[in-house]
Amino acid sequence: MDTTQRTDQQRSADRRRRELLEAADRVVLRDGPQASMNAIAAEAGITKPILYRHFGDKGGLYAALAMRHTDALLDSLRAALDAPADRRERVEATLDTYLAAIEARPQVYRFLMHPAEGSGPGDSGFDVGKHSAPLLRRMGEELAQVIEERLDLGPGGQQLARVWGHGIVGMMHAAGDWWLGERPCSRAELVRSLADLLWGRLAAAGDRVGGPGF
Amino acid sequence: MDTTQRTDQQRSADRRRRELLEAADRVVLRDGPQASMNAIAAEAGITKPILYRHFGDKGGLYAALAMRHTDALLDSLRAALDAPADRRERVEATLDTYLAAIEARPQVYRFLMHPAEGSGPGDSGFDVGKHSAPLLRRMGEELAQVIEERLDLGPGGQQLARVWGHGIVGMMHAAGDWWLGERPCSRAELVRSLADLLWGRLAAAGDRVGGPGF
DNA sequence: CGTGCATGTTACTTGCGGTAACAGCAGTCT
DNA sequence: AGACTGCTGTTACCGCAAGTAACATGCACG
Repeated sequence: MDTTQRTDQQRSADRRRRELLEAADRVVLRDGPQASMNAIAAEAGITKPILYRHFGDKGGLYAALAMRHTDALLDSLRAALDAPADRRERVEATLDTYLAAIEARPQVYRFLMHPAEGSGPGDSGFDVGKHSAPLLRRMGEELAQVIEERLDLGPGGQQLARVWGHGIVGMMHAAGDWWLGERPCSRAELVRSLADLLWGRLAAAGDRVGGPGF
Repeated sequence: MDTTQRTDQQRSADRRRRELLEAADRVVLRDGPQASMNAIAAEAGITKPILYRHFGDKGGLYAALAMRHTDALLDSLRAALDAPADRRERVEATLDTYLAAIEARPQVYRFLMHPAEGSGPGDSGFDVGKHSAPLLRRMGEELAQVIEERLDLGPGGQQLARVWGHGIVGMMHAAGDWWLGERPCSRAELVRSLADLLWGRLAAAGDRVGGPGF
Protein backbone atom coordinates (compact mmCIF):
# COMPACT_ATOMS: atom_id res chain seq x y z
CA MET A 1 0.00 0.00 0.00
CA ASP A 2 1.22 3.44 -0.74
CA THR A 3 -0.79 4.98 2.02
CA THR A 4 2.03 5.04 4.55
CA GLN A 5 4.30 6.24 1.82
CA ARG A 6 2.00 9.07 0.94
CA THR A 7 1.55 9.97 4.53
CA ASP A 8 5.28 10.28 4.90
CA GLN A 9 5.48 12.57 1.94
CA GLN A 10 2.57 14.60 3.14
CA ARG A 11 4.16 14.99 6.52
CA SER A 12 7.32 16.18 4.91
CA ALA A 13 5.42 18.58 2.68
CA ASP A 14 3.56 19.96 5.64
CA ARG A 15 6.77 20.51 7.53
CA ARG A 16 8.26 22.28 4.54
CA ARG A 17 5.16 24.39 4.22
CA ARG A 18 5.42 25.38 7.82
CA GLU A 19 9.08 26.29 7.44
CA LEU A 20 8.24 28.41 4.43
CA LEU A 21 5.49 30.14 6.32
CA GLU A 22 7.85 30.90 9.16
CA ALA A 23 10.39 32.35 6.77
CA ALA A 24 7.68 34.45 5.17
CA ASP A 25 6.68 35.53 8.62
CA ARG A 26 10.16 36.77 9.40
CA VAL A 27 10.32 38.74 6.17
CA VAL A 28 6.91 40.30 6.63
CA LEU A 29 7.84 41.18 10.15
CA ARG A 30 10.93 42.92 8.85
CA ASP A 31 9.83 44.43 5.54
CA GLY A 32 6.15 44.95 6.09
CA PRO A 33 3.30 43.81 3.89
CA GLN A 34 5.00 44.70 0.61
CA ALA A 35 7.61 41.98 1.06
CA SER A 36 8.40 40.47 -2.32
CA MET A 37 8.19 36.83 -3.21
CA ASN A 38 11.88 36.90 -4.07
CA ALA A 39 12.76 38.19 -0.65
CA ILE A 40 10.65 35.56 1.05
CA ALA A 41 12.15 32.81 -1.07
CA ALA A 42 15.64 34.06 -0.31
CA GLU A 43 14.90 34.13 3.41
CA ALA A 44 13.72 30.55 3.17
CA GLY A 45 16.92 29.64 1.33
CA ILE A 46 15.16 28.65 -1.88
CA THR A 47 13.77 30.27 -5.02
CA LYS A 48 10.40 31.53 -6.14
CA PRO A 49 8.84 28.61 -8.02
CA ILE A 50 8.80 26.51 -4.88
CA LEU A 51 6.75 29.10 -3.11
CA TYR A 52 4.35 29.09 -6.02
CA ARG A 53 4.10 25.32 -5.97
CA HIS A 54 3.20 25.38 -2.32
CA PHE A 55 0.86 28.35 -2.23
CA GLY A 56 -0.35 28.89 -5.76
CA ASP A 57 0.19 32.60 -5.89
CA LYS A 58 1.03 35.48 -3.63
CA GLY A 59 -2.55 35.69 -2.48
CA GLY A 60 -2.40 32.07 -1.41
CA LEU A 61 0.74 32.59 0.61
CA TYR A 62 -0.65 35.68 2.22
CA ALA A 63 -3.91 33.94 2.98
CA ALA A 64 -2.08 31.07 4.63
CA LEU A 65 0.07 33.49 6.59
CA ALA A 66 -2.93 35.53 7.62
CA MET A 67 -4.80 32.44 8.72
CA ARG A 68 -2.11 31.57 11.25
CA HIS A 69 -2.08 34.93 12.91
CA THR A 70 -5.80 35.36 12.68
CA ASP A 71 -6.36 32.04 14.39
CA ALA A 72 -3.91 32.88 17.12
CA LEU A 73 -5.40 36.28 17.79
CA LEU A 74 -8.93 34.97 17.71
CA ASP A 75 -8.01 32.36 20.29
CA SER A 76 -6.76 35.04 22.65
CA LEU A 77 -9.85 37.11 22.08
CA ARG A 78 -12.15 34.17 22.73
CA ALA A 79 -10.35 33.52 25.98
CA ALA A 80 -10.83 37.11 27.09
CA LEU A 81 -14.42 37.04 25.97
CA ASP A 82 -15.17 33.83 27.84
CA ALA A 83 -13.58 34.78 31.14
CA PRO A 84 -15.88 34.38 34.13
CA ALA A 85 -16.34 38.02 35.02
CA ASP A 86 -18.50 41.05 34.87
CA ARG A 87 -19.60 42.05 31.39
CA ARG A 88 -17.75 45.31 31.50
CA GLU A 89 -14.61 43.59 32.66
CA ARG A 90 -14.87 41.07 29.87
CA VAL A 91 -15.27 43.80 27.29
CA GLU A 92 -12.30 45.67 28.66
CA ALA A 93 -10.21 42.50 28.73
CA THR A 94 -11.07 41.82 25.11
CA LEU A 95 -10.19 45.33 24.01
CA ASP A 96 -6.97 45.15 25.94
CA THR A 97 -6.04 41.80 24.45
CA TYR A 98 -6.50 43.11 20.95
CA LEU A 99 -4.60 46.30 21.60
CA ALA A 100 -1.76 44.46 23.30
CA ALA A 101 -1.46 42.23 20.26
CA ILE A 102 -1.22 45.03 17.75
CA GLU A 103 1.11 46.91 20.03
CA ALA A 104 3.44 43.97 20.33
CA ARG A 105 3.73 43.30 16.59
CA PRO A 106 2.60 46.23 14.49
CA GLN A 107 4.06 44.88 11.28
CA VAL A 108 2.09 41.69 11.50
CA TYR A 109 -0.97 43.64 12.36
CA ARG A 110 -0.55 45.95 9.38
CA PHE A 111 -0.05 42.98 7.16
CA LEU A 112 -3.26 41.39 8.35
CA MET A 113 -5.25 44.51 7.61
CA HIS A 114 -3.97 44.97 4.06
CA PRO A 115 -4.01 41.65 2.28
CA ALA A 116 -2.40 43.10 -0.86
CA GLU A 117 -5.37 43.11 -3.15
CA GLY A 118 -4.66 41.64 -6.57
CA SER A 119 -2.05 43.81 -8.20
CA GLY A 120 -0.43 41.36 -10.59
CA PRO A 121 -1.50 40.52 -14.16
CA GLY A 122 -3.76 37.51 -13.81
CA ASP A 123 -6.38 37.66 -11.15
CA SER A 124 -4.41 37.24 -7.99
CA GLY A 125 -7.27 35.45 -6.28
CA PHE A 126 -8.48 38.21 -4.03
CA ASP A 127 -11.98 39.34 -4.68
CA VAL A 128 -12.00 43.10 -4.89
CA GLY A 129 -15.59 43.12 -3.77
CA LYS A 130 -14.80 41.96 -0.27
CA HIS A 131 -11.57 43.83 0.01
CA SER A 132 -11.62 44.40 3.71
CA ALA A 133 -9.24 42.33 5.71
CA PRO A 134 -10.58 38.88 6.47
CA LEU A 135 -9.43 39.31 10.03
CA LEU A 136 -11.89 42.10 10.61
CA ARG A 137 -14.72 40.08 9.15
CA ARG A 138 -13.90 37.04 11.18
CA MET A 139 -13.60 39.02 14.37
CA GLY A 140 -16.87 40.74 13.63
CA GLU A 141 -18.72 37.50 13.06
CA GLU A 142 -17.16 35.92 16.09
CA LEU A 143 -18.12 38.78 18.33
CA ALA A 144 -21.59 38.84 16.85
CA GLN A 145 -22.03 35.22 17.74
CA VAL A 146 -20.93 35.75 21.31
CA ILE A 147 -23.22 38.73 21.68
CA GLU A 148 -26.14 36.87 20.28
CA GLU A 149 -25.51 33.86 22.50
CA ARG A 150 -25.12 35.79 25.69
CA LEU A 151 -27.51 38.68 25.43
CA ASP A 152 -31.25 38.77 25.27
CA LEU A 153 -31.99 41.34 22.60
CA GLY A 154 -35.57 40.51 21.76
CA PRO A 155 -36.88 40.16 18.20
CA GLY A 156 -34.39 40.96 15.48
CA GLY A 157 -31.66 40.29 17.98
CA GLN A 158 -29.56 38.23 15.65
CA GLN A 159 -29.21 40.97 13.11
CA LEU A 160 -28.61 43.51 15.79
CA ALA A 161 -25.85 41.35 17.17
CA ARG A 162 -24.14 41.13 13.82
CA VAL A 163 -24.28 44.87 13.28
CA TRP A 164 -22.86 45.40 16.71
CA GLY A 165 -20.20 42.76 16.25
CA HIS A 166 -18.83 44.37 13.14
CA GLY A 167 -19.31 47.85 14.51
CA ILE A 168 -17.46 47.17 17.72
CA VAL A 169 -14.63 45.45 15.92
CA GLY A 170 -14.33 48.39 13.60
CA MET A 171 -14.28 50.79 16.50
CA MET A 172 -11.56 48.77 18.16
CA HIS A 173 -9.57 48.57 14.97
CA ALA A 174 -9.75 52.23 13.99
CA ALA A 175 -9.06 53.48 17.47
CA GLY A 176 -6.18 51.05 17.79
CA ASP A 177 -4.72 52.11 14.48
CA TRP A 178 -4.87 55.74 15.39
CA TRP A 179 -3.49 55.05 18.83
CA LEU A 180 -0.57 53.06 17.44
CA GLY A 181 0.38 55.98 15.24
CA GLU A 182 0.10 58.77 17.77
CA ARG A 183 0.35 57.14 21.16
CA PRO A 184 -1.65 59.88 22.81
CA CYS A 185 -2.31 57.90 25.96
CA SER A 186 -1.67 54.64 27.71
CA ARG A 187 -3.33 51.43 26.64
CA ALA A 188 -5.37 51.26 29.80
CA GLU A 189 -6.75 54.73 29.24
CA LEU A 190 -7.69 53.87 25.70
CA VAL A 191 -9.46 50.75 26.86
CA ARG A 192 -11.40 52.68 29.46
CA SER A 193 -12.40 55.36 26.99
CA LEU A 194 -13.68 52.87 24.47
CA ALA A 195 -15.60 50.93 27.06
CA ASP A 196 -17.11 54.19 28.25
CA LEU A 197 -18.23 54.86 24.72
CA LEU A 198 -19.89 51.47 24.50
CA TRP A 199 -21.51 52.08 27.83
CA GLY A 200 -23.36 55.06 26.43
CA ARG A 201 -21.38 57.88 27.92
CA LEU A 202 -21.62 59.76 24.65
CA ALA A 203 -25.39 59.82 24.84
CA ALA A 204 -25.39 60.63 28.53
CA ALA A 205 -22.90 63.50 28.45
CA GLY A 206 -24.22 66.95 29.06
CA ASP A 207 -24.25 69.70 26.45
CA ARG A 208 -21.61 72.35 26.68
CA VAL A 209 -22.90 75.75 27.68
CA GLY A 210 -20.28 78.11 26.27
CA GLY A 211 -21.62 78.28 22.70
CA PRO A 212 -22.18 82.00 22.08
CA GLY A 213 -25.32 82.59 20.10
CA PHE A 214 -25.42 79.12 18.66
CA MET B 1 6.10 92.08 -16.30
CA ASP B 2 5.65 88.40 -16.67
CA THR B 3 3.22 88.14 -13.78
CA THR B 4 0.08 88.27 -15.89
CA GLN B 5 1.73 85.86 -18.25
CA ARG B 6 2.49 83.45 -15.51
CA THR B 7 -0.98 83.72 -14.11
CA ASP B 8 -2.40 82.75 -17.45
CA GLN B 9 -0.16 79.76 -17.61
CA GLN B 10 -0.97 78.78 -14.09
CA ARG B 11 -4.66 79.02 -14.80
CA SER B 12 -4.22 76.80 -17.79
CA ALA B 13 -2.16 74.33 -15.79
CA ASP B 14 -4.78 74.20 -13.08
CA ARG B 15 -7.49 73.55 -15.61
CA ARG B 16 -5.42 70.79 -17.14
CA ARG B 17 -4.82 69.32 -13.73
CA ARG B 18 -8.52 69.30 -13.05
CA GLU B 19 -9.23 67.61 -16.35
CA LEU B 20 -6.66 64.97 -15.59
CA LEU B 21 -8.15 64.37 -12.18
CA GLU B 22 -11.57 63.97 -13.70
CA ALA B 23 -10.24 61.47 -16.20
CA ALA B 24 -8.52 59.59 -13.40
CA ASP B 25 -11.78 59.67 -11.54
CA ARG B 26 -13.63 58.03 -14.39
CA VAL B 27 -11.03 55.28 -14.65
CA VAL B 28 -10.96 54.58 -10.95
CA LEU B 29 -14.72 54.51 -10.94
CA ARG B 30 -14.61 51.91 -13.68
CA ASP B 31 -11.54 49.82 -12.85
CA GLY B 32 -11.27 50.21 -9.13
CA PRO B 33 -8.23 51.28 -7.15
CA GLN B 34 -5.75 49.20 -9.18
CA ALA B 35 -6.21 51.37 -12.25
CA SER B 36 -2.89 51.75 -14.03
CA MET B 37 -1.23 55.02 -14.91
CA ASN B 38 -1.32 54.02 -18.55
CA ALA B 39 -5.07 53.54 -18.42
CA ILE B 40 -5.59 56.88 -16.74
CA ALA B 41 -3.36 58.65 -19.24
CA ALA B 42 -5.21 56.99 -22.11
CA GLU B 43 -8.55 58.04 -20.68
CA ALA B 44 -7.26 61.59 -20.48
CA GLY B 45 -6.09 61.36 -24.09
CA ILE B 46 -2.42 61.78 -23.26
CA THR B 47 0.54 59.68 -22.13
CA LYS B 48 2.15 58.84 -18.86
CA PRO B 49 4.95 61.38 -18.46
CA ILE B 50 2.46 64.22 -18.34
CA LEU B 51 0.73 62.62 -15.42
CA TYR B 52 4.06 62.32 -13.69
CA ARG B 53 4.89 65.94 -14.39
CA HIS B 54 1.64 67.02 -12.82
CA PHE B 55 1.46 64.72 -9.84
CA GLY B 56 4.97 63.49 -9.19
CA ASP B 57 4.14 59.85 -8.82
CA LYS B 58 1.18 57.56 -8.47
CA GLY B 59 0.90 58.35 -4.82
CA GLY B 60 0.63 62.02 -5.64
CA LEU B 61 -2.14 61.48 -8.13
CA TYR B 62 -4.00 59.27 -5.73
CA ALA B 63 -3.58 61.74 -2.93
CA ALA B 64 -4.96 64.54 -5.08
CA LEU B 65 -7.83 62.37 -6.15
CA ALA B 66 -8.55 61.30 -2.60
CA MET B 67 -8.47 64.87 -1.39
CA ARG B 68 -11.33 65.84 -3.70
CA HIS B 69 -13.63 63.08 -2.56
CA THR B 70 -12.61 63.37 1.02
CA ASP B 71 -13.38 67.06 1.03
CA ALA B 72 -16.75 66.48 -0.57
CA LEU B 73 -17.74 63.76 1.84
CA LEU B 74 -16.54 65.72 4.83
CA ASP B 75 -18.66 68.67 3.77
CA SER B 76 -21.76 66.49 3.72
CA LEU B 77 -20.89 65.04 7.08
CA ARG B 78 -20.33 68.43 8.63
CA ALA B 79 -23.73 69.53 7.36
CA ALA B 80 -25.41 66.54 8.95
CA LEU B 81 -23.45 67.04 12.14
CA ASP B 82 -24.36 70.71 12.35
CA ALA B 83 -28.08 70.35 11.71
CA PRO B 84 -30.26 71.99 14.36
CA ALA B 85 -31.76 68.90 15.91
CA ASP B 86 -31.72 66.44 18.73
CA ARG B 87 -28.35 64.81 19.38
CA ARG B 88 -29.62 61.38 18.50
CA GLU B 89 -31.12 62.68 15.29
CA ARG B 90 -27.89 64.37 14.35
CA VAL B 91 -25.92 61.20 14.97
CA GLU B 92 -28.34 59.19 12.88
CA ALA B 93 -28.25 61.75 10.10
CA THR B 94 -24.47 61.63 10.06
CA LEU B 95 -24.38 57.85 9.93
CA ASP B 96 -26.96 57.86 7.18
CA THR B 97 -25.08 60.43 5.14
CA TYR B 98 -21.92 58.37 5.28
CA LEU B 99 -23.68 55.15 4.42
CA ALA B 100 -25.59 56.74 1.58
CA ALA B 101 -22.31 58.00 0.13
CA ILE B 102 -20.59 54.65 0.18
CA GLU B 103 -23.71 52.98 -1.13
CA ALA B 104 -23.94 55.35 -4.06
CA ARG B 105 -20.34 54.97 -5.20
CA PRO B 106 -18.68 51.88 -3.77
CA GLN B 107 -15.73 52.04 -6.14
CA VAL B 108 -14.79 55.51 -5.02
CA TYR B 109 -15.26 54.50 -1.46
CA ARG B 110 -13.02 51.45 -1.84
CA PHE B 111 -10.42 53.58 -3.49
CA LEU B 112 -10.43 56.01 -0.63
CA MET B 113 -9.96 53.28 1.93
CA HIS B 114 -7.10 51.54 0.14
CA PRO B 115 -4.68 54.14 -1.16
CA ALA B 116 -2.61 51.53 -3.03
CA GLU B 117 0.27 51.24 -0.63
CA GLY B 118 3.62 51.66 -2.33
CA SER B 119 4.08 48.71 -4.69
CA GLY B 120 6.53 50.15 -7.18
CA PRO B 121 10.34 50.24 -6.97
CA GLY B 122 11.28 53.52 -5.32
CA ASP B 123 9.29 54.60 -2.34
CA SER B 124 5.96 55.50 -3.80
CA GLY B 125 5.45 58.28 -1.28
CA PHE B 126 3.06 56.58 1.07
CA ASP B 127 4.34 56.15 4.54
CA VAL B 128 3.78 52.59 5.55
CA GLY B 129 3.68 53.63 9.15
CA LYS B 130 0.41 55.48 8.81
CA HIS B 131 -1.06 53.14 6.28
CA SER B 132 -4.65 53.62 7.19
CA ALA B 133 -6.68 55.66 4.78
CA PRO B 134 -6.32 59.37 5.32
CA LEU B 135 -10.06 59.70 5.00
CA LEU B 136 -10.60 57.72 8.17
CA ARG B 137 -8.11 59.83 10.05
CA ARG B 138 -9.58 63.07 8.87
CA MET B 139 -13.11 61.98 9.69
CA GLY B 140 -11.95 60.84 13.10
CA GLU B 141 -10.29 64.13 13.89
CA GLU B 142 -13.22 66.09 12.57
CA LEU B 143 -15.70 64.18 14.65
CA ALA B 144 -13.45 64.46 17.68
CA GLN B 145 -13.44 68.21 17.33
CA VAL B 146 -17.20 68.40 17.10
CA ILE B 147 -17.60 66.17 20.11
CA GLU B 148 -15.17 68.17 22.12
CA GLU B 149 -16.80 71.43 21.15
CA ARG B 150 -20.32 70.36 21.91
CA LEU B 151 -20.09 68.07 24.86
CA ASP B 152 -19.04 68.72 28.39
CA LEU B 153 -16.86 65.75 29.26
CA GLY B 154 -15.04 67.06 32.29
CA PRO B 155 -11.26 66.75 32.76
CA GLY B 156 -9.47 64.77 30.09
CA GLY B 157 -12.36 65.48 27.81
CA GLN B 158 -10.24 66.37 24.85
CA GLN B 159 -8.49 63.07 24.77
CA LEU B 160 -11.71 61.24 25.36
CA ALA B 161 -13.26 63.08 22.43
CA ARG B 162 -10.44 62.03 20.13
CA VAL B 163 -10.67 58.41 21.13
CA TRP B 164 -14.39 58.52 20.58
CA GLY B 165 -14.07 60.31 17.28
CA HIS B 166 -11.78 57.71 15.82
CA GLY B 167 -13.69 54.89 17.45
CA ILE B 168 -17.04 55.98 16.11
CA VAL B 169 -15.67 56.57 12.65
CA GLY B 170 -14.15 53.10 12.70
CA MET B 171 -17.42 51.60 13.83
CA MET B 172 -19.23 53.35 11.03
CA HIS B 173 -16.67 52.31 8.49
CA ALA B 174 -16.46 48.64 9.42
CA ALA B 175 -20.19 48.23 9.76
CA GLY B 176 -20.68 50.00 6.46
CA ASP B 177 -18.13 47.85 4.73
CA TRP B 178 -19.71 44.67 5.98
CA TRP B 179 -23.17 45.94 5.14
CA LEU B 180 -22.15 46.85 1.60
CA GLY B 181 -20.92 43.32 1.05
CA GLU B 182 -23.83 41.41 2.54
CA ARG B 183 -26.75 43.79 2.50
CA PRO B 184 -28.39 42.07 5.43
CA CYS B 185 -30.80 44.88 6.11
CA SER B 186 -31.93 48.29 4.99
CA ARG B 187 -29.84 51.36 5.51
CA ALA B 188 -32.29 52.78 8.00
CA GLU B 189 -32.14 49.65 10.11
CA LEU B 190 -28.39 49.72 10.12
CA VAL B 191 -28.39 53.34 11.20
CA ARG B 192 -30.78 52.60 14.03
CA SER B 193 -28.77 49.63 15.20
CA LEU B 194 -25.54 51.59 15.29
CA ALA B 195 -27.13 54.48 17.09
CA ASP B 196 -28.54 52.04 19.59
CA LEU B 197 -25.07 50.71 20.16
CA LEU B 198 -23.75 54.20 20.81
CA TRP B 199 -26.62 54.81 23.14
CA GLY B 200 -25.47 52.03 25.40
CA ARG B 201 -27.97 49.36 24.56
CA LEU B 202 -25.21 46.79 24.67
CA ALA B 203 -24.47 47.56 28.27
CA ALA B 204 -28.13 47.74 29.17
CA ALA B 205 -29.26 44.51 27.56
CA GLY B 206 -30.24 41.65 29.82
CA ASP B 207 -28.33 38.41 30.09
CA ARG B 208 -29.74 35.43 28.34
CA VAL B 209 -31.05 32.75 30.65
CA GLY B 210 -30.74 29.57 28.57
CA GLY B 211 -27.11 28.77 29.32
CA PRO B 212 -27.16 25.28 30.83
CA GLY B 213 -24.64 24.86 33.59
CA PHE B 214 -22.49 27.75 32.45
C1' DC C 1 15.20 85.68 -35.29
C1' DG C 2 16.80 83.08 -31.33
C1' DT C 3 15.78 82.10 -26.31
C1' DG C 4 12.91 80.40 -22.69
C1' DC C 5 9.30 77.36 -21.33
C1' DA C 6 5.42 74.47 -21.04
C1' DT C 7 3.39 70.54 -23.51
C1' DG C 8 3.62 66.45 -25.65
C1' DT C 9 5.80 62.27 -27.56
C1' DT C 10 8.59 57.62 -28.05
C1' DA C 11 11.54 54.47 -26.10
C1' DC C 12 13.77 52.81 -22.28
C1' DT C 13 15.06 50.79 -17.45
C1' DT C 14 13.91 48.44 -13.33
C1' DG C 15 11.53 45.40 -10.56
C1' DC C 16 7.88 42.24 -9.45
C1' DG C 17 4.41 38.46 -10.09
C1' DG C 18 4.08 34.33 -12.37
C1' DT C 19 5.52 30.40 -15.50
C1' DA C 20 7.97 27.18 -18.52
C1' DA C 21 11.49 23.77 -18.97
C1' DC C 22 14.87 21.20 -17.26
C1' DA C 23 17.82 18.48 -13.38
C1' DG C 24 18.33 15.36 -9.29
C1' DC C 25 16.68 12.07 -6.06
C1' DA C 26 13.64 9.24 -3.40
C1' DG C 27 10.77 4.96 -3.66
C1' DT C 28 7.69 1.65 -6.50
C1' DC C 29 6.17 -1.57 -10.02
C1' DT C 30 7.33 -5.24 -13.37
C1' DA D 1 18.20 -3.97 -12.97
C1' DG D 2 15.52 -0.57 -15.36
C1' DA D 3 11.38 2.28 -16.54
C1' DC D 4 7.87 5.16 -14.01
C1' DT D 5 6.18 8.41 -10.61
C1' DG D 6 6.37 12.28 -7.79
C1' DC D 7 8.64 15.51 -5.13
C1' DT D 8 12.25 19.19 -4.63
C1' DG D 9 14.99 22.37 -6.61
C1' DT D 10 17.12 25.20 -10.32
C1' DT D 11 17.77 28.86 -14.36
C1' DA D 12 15.76 31.54 -17.62
C1' DC D 13 12.13 33.67 -19.33
C1' DC D 14 7.33 36.48 -20.24
C1' DG D 15 4.20 40.24 -19.30
C1' DC D 16 3.11 44.22 -17.02
C1' DA D 17 3.25 48.44 -14.47
C1' DA D 18 5.91 52.37 -12.32
C1' DG D 19 8.92 55.74 -13.35
C1' DT D 20 12.53 58.30 -16.37
C1' DA D 21 15.48 60.23 -20.22
C1' DA D 22 15.68 62.33 -24.43
C1' DC D 23 13.78 64.23 -28.09
C1' DA D 24 10.02 67.18 -30.63
C1' DT D 25 6.69 71.03 -30.99
C1' DG D 26 3.90 75.41 -30.25
C1' DC D 27 4.09 79.99 -28.36
C1' DA D 28 5.31 84.19 -25.96
C1' DC D 29 9.05 87.55 -25.20
C1' DG D 30 13.57 90.35 -26.00
